[in-house]
Amino acid sequence: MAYRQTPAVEARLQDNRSRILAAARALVSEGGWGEAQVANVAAAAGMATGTVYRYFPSKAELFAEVLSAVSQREVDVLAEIARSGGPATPRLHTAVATFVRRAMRNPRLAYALIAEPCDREIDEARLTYRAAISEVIRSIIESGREANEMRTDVRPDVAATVIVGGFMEGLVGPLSPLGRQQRRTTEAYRREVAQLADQIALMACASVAAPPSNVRRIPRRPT
Amino acid sequence: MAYRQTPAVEARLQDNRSRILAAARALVSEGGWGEAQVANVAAAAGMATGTVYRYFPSKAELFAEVLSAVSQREVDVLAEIARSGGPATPRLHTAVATFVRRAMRNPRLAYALIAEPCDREIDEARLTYRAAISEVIRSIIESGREANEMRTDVRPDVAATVIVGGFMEGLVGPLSPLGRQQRRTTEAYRREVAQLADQIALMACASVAAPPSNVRRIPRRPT
DNA sequence: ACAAGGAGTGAACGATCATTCACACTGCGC
DNA sequence: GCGCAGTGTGAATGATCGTTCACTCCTTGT
Repeated sequence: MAYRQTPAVEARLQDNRSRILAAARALVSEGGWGEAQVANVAAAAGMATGTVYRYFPSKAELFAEVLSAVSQREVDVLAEIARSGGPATPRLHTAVATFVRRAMRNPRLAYALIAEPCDREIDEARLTYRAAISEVIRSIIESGREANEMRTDVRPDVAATVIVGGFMEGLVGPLSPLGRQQRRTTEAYRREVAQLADQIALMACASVAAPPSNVRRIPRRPT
Repeated sequence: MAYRQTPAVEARLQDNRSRILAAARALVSEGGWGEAQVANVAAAAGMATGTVYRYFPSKAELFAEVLSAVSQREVDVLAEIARSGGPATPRLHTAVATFVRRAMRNPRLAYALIAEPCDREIDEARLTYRAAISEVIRSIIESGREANEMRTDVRPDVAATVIVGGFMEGLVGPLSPLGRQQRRTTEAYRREVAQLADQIALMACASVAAPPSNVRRIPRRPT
């Protein structure tokens, strides 16, 4: 054999792979799924179209990995919040508000990953992560129930799904600051986002809060 | 002039147009947007592809009209509920639960019209009707505020958007009965749907209910 | 140097569909 | 019956993109 995978080569391969992913992500982040074409990715990564296919078997798998990387990070952040101590209600509030705030840091990307029409295959990866987020929310609700903070007359999985749908829509819906792409860095924009995040989080908490009668009946101490 | 639009001809034209719309709707209702191809529509309506273009300028306009017809009906139903008398909270509950129950009568169609990935142009018509639904919900919230039934610390339009997102997701989300297409007519299925609708509606109401403290603290009269 | 074989290339291919258009057909008034 | 003009036709067109592959270019061990 006159050829072997030396570290140098392997490093280059890794680098190419990363460049492809980075280029793909950048394209989605700027132009949404419309720009997300293999030829564009190759051009942005400074290589030929065919080369992309040395690293990814198909467009769908490439972009699924992009989506996966971004989404997993968000799931991790939420899971961390869910795991932190204290009563469930503030944890839920923080989780929702944090998600909204983080998403608003890159609205175009968030829109593409959450709501923009796209290929069925990419869409499926999307569902996976939406389910993962829903699962984290469910776990918070579950713990809130155990502590008697939260209502028991709705199934936790249903409640989680509804909450996730609610904040996703609040995030990308027509009245969200998403439309006004301009002054994304101004103080006014930041305040607006913070306020929106807080309101959405408030509603999420209220939608699963135990009715007062419940709370009164069982006075308890935090764990 | 050796030709004029006789009533007989006009009737046939109208009929063709209706047949196209019906065929298009049926296709979406069975196979979603994947089946929604102009050639398929023509075949289902028993005519040639080109004929469809005598009645609709483009695929997008054709399907936008399909979506419009179905959605407008739902908006009307919700508006009727919103307009009915009584306190706002039960009206909100009824509106949400009714929407969910009605959508469940044709889950495949509902999924396509609400959530399935589709062309940008069709998607825009979708947004219009989602906004219309949101508007109806907002009006209920608004009246609930005036009657001091509902919280005043979230913007009504934000609240409406979040609620709409919540029930849409609850409707088409992974845990909805949408997946199990089978026994759509059994009693068990019907009960399941009714229960889901009720739970989603309960959450919607809770998310905008006035906290007890508010009601006590700020007894104010409507403007 | 050199051969072996992996990596890079990008023009060409092919699949999918919306859309068109030259032509045939049909109902109409004369 | 005759010819006009609206209507129906469906094969052909064209545009878009994902994917391929015959070829060249490198890297590496001898």
